[in-house]
Amino acid sequence: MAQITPTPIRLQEALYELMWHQSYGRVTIDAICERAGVRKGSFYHAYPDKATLAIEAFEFVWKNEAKPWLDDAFSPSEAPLTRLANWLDGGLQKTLQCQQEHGKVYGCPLFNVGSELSTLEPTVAEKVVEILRRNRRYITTALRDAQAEDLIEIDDADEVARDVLTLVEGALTQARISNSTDPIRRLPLSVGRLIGAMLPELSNLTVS
Amino acid sequence: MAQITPTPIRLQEALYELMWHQSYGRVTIDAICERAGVRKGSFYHAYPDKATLAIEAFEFVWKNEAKPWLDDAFSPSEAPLTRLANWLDGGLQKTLQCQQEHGKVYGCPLFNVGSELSTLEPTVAEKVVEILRRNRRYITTALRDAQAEDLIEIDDADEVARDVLTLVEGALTQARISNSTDPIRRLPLSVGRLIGAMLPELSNLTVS
DNA sequence: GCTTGATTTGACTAATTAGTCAAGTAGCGT
DNA sequence: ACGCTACTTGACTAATTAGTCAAATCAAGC
Repeated sequence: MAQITPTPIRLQEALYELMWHQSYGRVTIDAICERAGVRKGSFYHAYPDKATLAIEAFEFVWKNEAKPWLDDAFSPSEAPLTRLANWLDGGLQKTLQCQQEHGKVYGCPLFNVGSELSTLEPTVAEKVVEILRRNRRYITTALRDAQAEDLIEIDDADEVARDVLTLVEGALTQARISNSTDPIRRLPLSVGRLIGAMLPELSNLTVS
Repeated sequence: MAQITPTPIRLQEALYELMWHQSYGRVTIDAICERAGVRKGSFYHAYPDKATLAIEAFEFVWKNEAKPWLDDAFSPSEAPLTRLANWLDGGLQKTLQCQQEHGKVYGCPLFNVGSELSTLEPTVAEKVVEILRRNRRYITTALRDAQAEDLIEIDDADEVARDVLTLVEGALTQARISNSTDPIRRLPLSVGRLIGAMLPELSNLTVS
């Protein structure tokens, strides 16, 4: 059987998807293996436990999905506030697509799993904190630029970036809990209110 | 053995505390029973399953803790923005006390458990949504009053109230994940920024 | 083709867990 | 004191689950 993807990667993808759609605690080693198409012995050959796998899974998804996406959405080639609008709209589009596919709004795995595990698996929680911090940097940079271009009036860009991220993550969690995209749809207005500026409308040239 | 508190209540309190401090999924029926000082047979006599107990537990805590506290913090006898400041400060105080006692910041059980269970136990998630809605009403009312007294300038008080609650819940979750009170400490400023007004400082007449 | 090391497999154990149930006990009205 | 009901108990089963391991298989260099 020629496995195209190496076992560790398959396990990472399996756990990531499962814990995002369900919860970290609910996912058994057996379930991970089944989804990855791998026997349990292989799991324990690759990883000592679920937490270690989870940490690598988060890092893997960051590198291969989140970062490229954020690099694009927050590209300095765009106006600062447009970057924020890009980001929020991209998140909404991903959510809508996921909803159409699975009939469910899943929110942000970082926040879901992070809050579930903060008291139980500190190492995983720490990784979540780290990746959230990486996310914040994009926002901070955009806000600094907006500030420099007199598009917004704020004291400390990084502090406001924290608030923006908190609001967005909070909305994603609300969306998950209520299984509705409404909290996400409202984000451009809400974030605009928070930073004291209207985010630009995006011209809907959705090249598919 | 004269049980002062009836068994169902003991079970509710046990599950509430355990799932708040750990997670819903991690808490076993045995653990609930042990904490409640009750045998497993009694559990199943009182409740058909953990989810049903969780729903009653949330309702119990709402009625006996959350509601009285909110009624006080949001008392119309205070100025609208003072109510918000009361609420945020009260939350911080509770968190600090809890931190001192347990060495851990636990955030808001509604959000934690809600996001954990939205895909797994819809009935529990629905109860969470319901109680979050009750919370929002307090904010909406305060914002309407603030609007009427020209303290803030907003379009739709209920919409902004959503944002405020989202921001606060997001901050509580951040606090839990990072095991830090910082996100909560910053809330008065952040909420102020969101509604476009400075929240009043509270005179620290901490009675008791 | 052979050897060596890495990986995979499936069958295994031990522990945990949800849920059941008949027998016992406490409380309450009469 | 009696009997009825509601509750409690502890011992039980069946199922799930994490984790182990020797044997089998694969892959790569020589």
